[in-house]
Amino acid sequence: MTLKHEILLIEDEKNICNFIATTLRTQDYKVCFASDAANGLSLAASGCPDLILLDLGLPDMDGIDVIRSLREWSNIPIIVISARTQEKEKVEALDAGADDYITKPFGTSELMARIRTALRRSSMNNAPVAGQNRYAAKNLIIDYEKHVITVDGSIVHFTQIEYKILTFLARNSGKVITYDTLITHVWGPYADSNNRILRVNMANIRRKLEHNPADPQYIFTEIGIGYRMIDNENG
Amino acid sequence: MTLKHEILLIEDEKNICNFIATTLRTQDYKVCFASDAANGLSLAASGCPDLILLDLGLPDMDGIDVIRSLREWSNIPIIVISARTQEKEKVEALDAGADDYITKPFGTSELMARIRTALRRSSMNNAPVAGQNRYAAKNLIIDYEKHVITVDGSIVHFTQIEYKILTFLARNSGKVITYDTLITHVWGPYADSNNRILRVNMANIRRKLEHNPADPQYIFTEIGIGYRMIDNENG
DNA sequence: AGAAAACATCAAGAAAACGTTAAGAATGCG
DNA sequence: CGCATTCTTAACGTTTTCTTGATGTTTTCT
Repeated sequence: MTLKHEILLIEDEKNICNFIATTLRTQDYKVCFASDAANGLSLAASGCPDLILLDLGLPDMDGIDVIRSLREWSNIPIIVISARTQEKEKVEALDAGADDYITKPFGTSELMARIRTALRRSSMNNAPVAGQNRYAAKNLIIDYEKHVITVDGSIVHFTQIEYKILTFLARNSGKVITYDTLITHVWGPYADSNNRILRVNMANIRRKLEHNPADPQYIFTEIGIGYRMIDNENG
Repeated sequence: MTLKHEILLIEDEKNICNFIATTLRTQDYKVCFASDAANGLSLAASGCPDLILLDLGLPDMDGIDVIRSLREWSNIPIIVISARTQEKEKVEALDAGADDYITKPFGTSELMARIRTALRRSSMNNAPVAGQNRYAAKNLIIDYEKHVITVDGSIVHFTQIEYKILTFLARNSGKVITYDTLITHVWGPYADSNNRILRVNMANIRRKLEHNPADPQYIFTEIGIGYRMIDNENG
């Protein structure tokens, strides 16, 4: 199915926690936990989940403040789960930045549907959150969001492996990337560390990219070490 | 002091309609009405509201179909208001593309908070996608509102599934859309992620669309990733 | 300069991904 | 119920991509 979304569950009641986690896992989500606000906040920051399920009744901190705290730096969708049915609570949570509010007891399938809805919406944003979503240098443009590469004004097609190599170098432009690092990134940790496969791919990449592959303008070879791509001009 | 948001209310019961409209106006929203689905859909297209409040129990059309119909060409936030409390209804509406679901009777302040939440989220999108209701490139024209596709000057018929695939690609023209994304959009979140069904449909689409399907001019295959449609010429 | 190491390029077979056709199943309609 | 359209599945041929081996070129080192 679609690539696994990671969901952070902040909830102190063990039973509910286990129940929700199990349900989520059967739906092919990756789940991580926190049983109090402090851990929740730090996990949200370090783990970069795709969605947060937040119980308002945490022991160490007011739920509304948890939301505010998250919203100071992040747009990750937050769905509040709460036993409090009072309207005032809902309004406060939503205005603090929550995306949805479900009251216990709730149906599993409704929760799942609301999670899908929140994820769908957030994926539409394709928000330029952390990383740069565009690389440009000389006559080369890489649009990570569109997944399209332009050379001298026209779209050029790269195979999957070529695309991975190129974008990895572009994301780390200016730095020398070792053969091992590149191979591990593209073929995984168990791949043959011999770099001949990289050389073939690099030749193909350069044929599409460079006017004269023997005198490259975009990707340079650092003999014995790896490859280095010229700096991004997009700050 | 924010600029007035326009809200389209599609609801057949006069009392509720008046009540909500009055409440919205006191909160400084601009409100427009429709008492059935047909009027609602055409007002949504012509008026370009910022948010839609939709009652599922309309006389002339199934509510879920109204959502689907809207989602064919628009990302305007939709909040469903319904008397039906059954979970199945909620899941269907949310999976069809609704952004939220409130059951009657509901508190006014909760409704207002959910509206604020939906508007806040949609404004984050910088909304480049929402407006356009027409796609044109080379000799292809897609009129989302009329639901009509023209190739080389004559109207060509596409089946429902073909239409969905085509319009989704068109609305995201220029981007590579992954097989998974397309499948989820057309067949829902539970569909088989194998792309063979997409391949068959794409062959059929291309037969109707391209002069030479083996050398496509409108929809390009990005092997291993997905499909990409040529940019919209309508800005 | 000469040898060795490292890299670039070319070509060919194997594997994977895609396009296309056709047939049965499901759906909708008179 | 029977017909027509649409949807899905299976099968097969074609194209593209991936990997490996062979060969040529550049760089490095002695």
